[in-house]
Amino acid sequence: MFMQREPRSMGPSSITGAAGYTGFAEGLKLSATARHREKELIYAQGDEAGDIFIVEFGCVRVSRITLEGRRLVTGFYFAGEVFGFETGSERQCYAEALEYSGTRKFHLEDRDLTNPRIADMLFDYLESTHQHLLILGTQNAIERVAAFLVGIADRRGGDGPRARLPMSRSDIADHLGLTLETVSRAIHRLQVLKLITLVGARDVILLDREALIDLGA
Amino acid sequence: MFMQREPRSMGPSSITGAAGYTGFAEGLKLSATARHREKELIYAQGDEAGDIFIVEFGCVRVSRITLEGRRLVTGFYFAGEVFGFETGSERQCYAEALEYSGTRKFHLEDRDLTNPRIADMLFDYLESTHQHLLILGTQNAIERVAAFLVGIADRRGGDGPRARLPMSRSDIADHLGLTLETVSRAIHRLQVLKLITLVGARDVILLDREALIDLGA
DNA sequence: CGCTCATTTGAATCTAATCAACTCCTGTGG
DNA sequence: CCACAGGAGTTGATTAGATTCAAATGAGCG
Repeated sequence: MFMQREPRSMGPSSITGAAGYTGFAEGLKLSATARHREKELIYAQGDEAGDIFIVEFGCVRVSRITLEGRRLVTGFYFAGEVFGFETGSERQCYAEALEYSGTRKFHLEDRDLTNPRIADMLFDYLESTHQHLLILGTQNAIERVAAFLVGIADRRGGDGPRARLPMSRSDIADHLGLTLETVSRAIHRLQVLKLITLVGARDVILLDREALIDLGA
Repeated sequence: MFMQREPRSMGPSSITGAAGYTGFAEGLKLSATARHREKELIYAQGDEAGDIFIVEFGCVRVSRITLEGRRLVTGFYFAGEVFGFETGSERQCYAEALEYSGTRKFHLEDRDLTNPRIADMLFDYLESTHQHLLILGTQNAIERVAAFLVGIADRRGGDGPRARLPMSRSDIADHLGLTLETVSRAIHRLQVLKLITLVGARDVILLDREALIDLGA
């Protein structure tokens, strides 16, 4: 299995809730790298909140289950990105490794945002949440999927218009407020429109990034 | 960690993006009250960000327009609630008074969150954004409208199960990712279900708050 | 190679959007 | 006081888009 291990992902945060940083570690007491097997739970709903995580390699999915049992995937996080912000003392979300992944964490004491680095991370997270909200509030299926793919590709940095999708169609669907079948059909339509090419089910090549952005922005 | 520093004036923040506070003014250099006529613009898309507003009386609507010209109403803010957080240096959203309203503001210097009161406001705002996201990501029309009405009624505090809606059906629709006709029909269905009563078009009485929460939570 | 699970594809159904007409409310002016 | 105008809201008919249910295909893994 090919494991992507990018040095860093920069770029503005995207719809999947990323906050990319270089040099984020300065001034933060980071834990040693914890390694997680595929599907391993990193934290659970109900856990005590307060730890913030940084992805070293791999990909993490953060989700939340509603009272009716429906799932919202709040974000996917790649190398260099930060996840784990919560507003209460108990976690409402849970996080899992989508593939073999490494994370480091630091403790956020009592909502202490005096460290401007942490404040920036929180603002970036807020921005990605706004972007996600805009997509769920205003876009249709094909627009959502287009925006999602552009967001993923942008964050994977230097490797051009190609991106691997470590998440399933069902994960994408629950992130975009759609069903997995609708996601599959939207991807198919994007191929017919010659805006993307699929290589297998989990690799996409963006053929016309501008058109995708026009659709999804 | 993440403990509340201070009792809130109202329940947990709701889907409309409210952060209600008593005594919020302590330690903040608030401006004098600015008064706004109905429909008056409080700030515009493109304005310099950095000021945070507190509603003294009335109601404020915050919205954002997408490139395609679609509108997302990110929140409605009532007396005691805080709005105006943005992630960049330029505002992406614009704010308008829905009725004769008063606001006071303070300046947030360069994302400075060292004041724990401001950090709390930001966390509350993040929580309301999460709630909004959950609704747009997982709920259908009648559930969205039920959740919206409960949220409004909860925030209007002491005046029992009755709430005035200073916003139009179209505003509600753009907040919930629906059309105004769908909102109107959902309200009608909630009446038929005997969960609410309408008094005119802009006043609702919640008859069965539990059932509404079951629908919308 | 064969199993399992993810994905795709198809058909039917259903929800919400769209387009259109009509009602209601409110404010204005004769 | 009543008539009228204009905007907001409701209601109806139709359409479009996404969901649901079901089956077939494909990919990865032992």
